[in-house]
Amino acid sequence: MARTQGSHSDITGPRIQAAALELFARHGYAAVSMRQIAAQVGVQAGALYNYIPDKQTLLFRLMRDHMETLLDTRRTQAGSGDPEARLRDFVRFHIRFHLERPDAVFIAYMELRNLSPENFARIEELRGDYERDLQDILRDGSAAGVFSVPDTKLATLGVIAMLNGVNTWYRSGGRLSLDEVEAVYWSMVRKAVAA
Amino acid sequence: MARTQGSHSDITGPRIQAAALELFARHGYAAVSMRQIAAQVGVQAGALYNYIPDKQTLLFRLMRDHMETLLDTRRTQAGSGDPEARLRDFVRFHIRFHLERPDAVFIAYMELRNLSPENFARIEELRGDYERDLQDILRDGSAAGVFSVPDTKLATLGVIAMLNGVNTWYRSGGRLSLDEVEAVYWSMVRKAVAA
DNA sequence: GTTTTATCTGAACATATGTTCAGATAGCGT
DNA sequence: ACGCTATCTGAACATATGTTCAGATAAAAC
Repeated sequence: MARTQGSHSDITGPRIQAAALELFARHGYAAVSMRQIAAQVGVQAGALYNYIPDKQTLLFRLMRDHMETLLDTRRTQAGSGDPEARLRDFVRFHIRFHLERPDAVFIAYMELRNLSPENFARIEELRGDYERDLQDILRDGSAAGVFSVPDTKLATLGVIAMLNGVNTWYRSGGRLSLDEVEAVYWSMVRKAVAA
Repeated sequence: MARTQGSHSDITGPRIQAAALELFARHGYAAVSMRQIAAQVGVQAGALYNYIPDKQTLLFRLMRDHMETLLDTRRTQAGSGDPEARLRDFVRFHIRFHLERPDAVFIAYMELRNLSPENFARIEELRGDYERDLQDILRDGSAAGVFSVPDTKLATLGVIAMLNGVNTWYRSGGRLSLDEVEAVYWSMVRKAVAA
């Protein structure tokens, strides 16, 4: 038997990525076997290798796609205006974007050590692009005198770390709505960098 | 052959924990085999089972010991005074304590998903104790009017997330000294919760 | 000096791993 | 109607996994 009914590359490819995303996020890259991924897709393990060269590349593509989606989406939404408005937009964008895809976010910063050195470097480069975006805002705001941060780089990392924390506890339908969460964090960030 | 020279329970026990700590932090719990741990200790894999019932318990003990050390150390250093002084002490304590043991910190929040449900619940309880410490400070400060946070619980999580970020980039001998890092983060935290 | 005991080895167990590949088949183009 | 090719199966490969345990030996107890 082979090529069961309804098998199509266009369908199986994305389903493999989706299954891997969910399983890697839940159990971790090293703890998930190719057979588990295949089972979730409804296929034998060997079939996966029509779509990916190996497990490592599967992980890398998930992370790369996530980072590129992050950068692309940000680019289309990045507004202009004074530094404070830009910072507020960044905070709101970051929270919303990350809460919409918790699995990809989780993987993108939990599985870095499972990347090969070359793949790690490529992901870190994309991450640097994103951080630079925020750092520019803080730099411009500091230059204009509306922000006062002791160290632009550390403030960047501090703000992002704080915002990333949302993903660890937020559950939709919980005590706070998404708008409220955004407001709370924006309040803290605004004050933290205020002049 | 068996019981090679100098073998002692008092020595091997801690060495197993130390080896597991380093290897789990570097490669992840699931990616590290018992044979790798044994090799780092200089012993055969079977010998590990004189000290631990299984791999899962080894992970749990590392995390439990870390959390208990955290709570115990904090208790001996927790000062009194006005809320702002207590918050400053907390920030300084948190940064210093966590930077001193990056491996244990890394494991304690990266390997939660590899704990059995019962073990997970026990670690989360200890984590809750620690967070409550900070939350009490913020609550007292808010009540006294020296702090103004939109939500005490979220501020707690936000501050801790921000502080935890230090471990991802700080390297001793880097651009900033430990004292400088503490000052920078204290500045941001102080302003973020200021009235 | 002899017995006891704590500690470790080395081999074994059953099962799981990532990956490959010859062969099978369903749907496409003709 | 028919061949072609993309897609999948099922079995196999070599190796790795956590854990157990009988037996060996060094140190401790007497």
